[in-house]
Amino acid sequence: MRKSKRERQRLLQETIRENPFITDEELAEKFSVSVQTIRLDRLELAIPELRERIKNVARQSFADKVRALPLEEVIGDIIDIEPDASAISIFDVKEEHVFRRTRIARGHHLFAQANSLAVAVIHDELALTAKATIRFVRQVKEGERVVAKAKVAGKTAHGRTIVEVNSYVGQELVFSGTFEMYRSNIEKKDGDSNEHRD
Amino acid sequence: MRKSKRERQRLLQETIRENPFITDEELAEKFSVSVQTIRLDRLELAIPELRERIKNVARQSFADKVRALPLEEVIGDIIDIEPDASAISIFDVKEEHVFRRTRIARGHHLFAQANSLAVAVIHDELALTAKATIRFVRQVKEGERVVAKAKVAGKTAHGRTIVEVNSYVGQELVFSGTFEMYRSNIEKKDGDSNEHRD
DNA sequence: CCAATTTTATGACTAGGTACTAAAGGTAAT
DNA sequence: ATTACCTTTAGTACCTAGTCATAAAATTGG
Repeated sequence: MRKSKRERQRLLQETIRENPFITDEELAEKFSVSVQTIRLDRLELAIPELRERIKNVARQSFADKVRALPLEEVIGDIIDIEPDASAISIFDVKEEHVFRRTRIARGHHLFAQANSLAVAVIHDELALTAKATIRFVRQVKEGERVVAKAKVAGKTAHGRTIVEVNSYVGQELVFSGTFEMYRSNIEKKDGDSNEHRD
Repeated sequence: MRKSKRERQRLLQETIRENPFITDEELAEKFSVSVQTIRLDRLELAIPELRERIKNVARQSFADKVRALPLEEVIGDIIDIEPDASAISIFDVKEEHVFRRTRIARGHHLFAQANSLAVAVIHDELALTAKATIRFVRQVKEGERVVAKAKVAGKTAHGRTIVEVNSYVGQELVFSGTFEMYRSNIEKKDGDSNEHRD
């Protein structure tokens, strides 16, 4: 038995949502109606034609791609930097950064922001984190804006650079970390190679 | 001056690669040749027509979407777990995890794997990282497989759980960390709330 | 200058539509 | 039963962004 118009349109929407690559002809066959009926349905439901649908999917992924990988390169937007001295970045906590249930930001995103900033503040071709001690002072929730402030605090005996990073939401400290950074161009002292990372 | 055929075709490939949404007509105008010439070029270079190109972009993003967000929830595949005792996960270092220039994995991905595992091994509704001390022992390169092993090592006076995580590439230790985890259901002792995170 | 290459033009055809008009089919109320 | 209305189907003209094939024109190298 052929479904009612209402039911058919409901299923039509669902079908197209989960497979935007389906043509009107295929839909007509699926619902045992004419192609014209499908077109009337799409018109009423304001569902664009196949080609437009595909273009939309493509456009979205293209836009995503632009901010997908580059965004990985540095976590958070660096808004101020004084090489080998200090730097500031901001990071907006969005849906994809939190635990679904609690809406609390996953720690590694805060770590990533701080770590990225520690790498960036080092004025060197190759800066890698060798060690880090970090402290998550309070939870950060979805929608909050985290401001990370990095300060170069000195050097170790091995020629590593110590970077202190404190992250705030408003006036509140939410994260603090001490990063021991390996660098390739060491002005004074020497430093062996092993033990390092980004 | 109009470019030579070779040069035009080189630019054509580049143009289409960075903007697959361009039509033959627009290309013809851009290179000051006829539409037919563009079509001959595409034929020679085996570049599909606009609609096919768009469809390809859309198809790819459709496939990507399936593994995009779920992958964020836990970094690395957990292959073994004994709640409140130990756990093992593997993580394959791909292009998107490394510095472009050096092909060395960015530290926060190794941290994320270890941190995810530390959260997972805690048999609790709400487990958050409060503190961590980590050490990047050697660089990890693109293509390497990192095996992280977490072991619950004890408790602090505040009722926090200590988790030791060591990550290996083959037999080599590449990362090691000590995580102090906050948990909501504390069997014995009490623990205040602040200072925590995933 | 001539031959070969390259470019342009033209016509016929395609998929997957839009937009519009017109005709049926079914149902419900009068 | 007839009218009225909604729904469905059919058909036509037109659109975009192409394909394929053929032929003529323009350009270039030797």
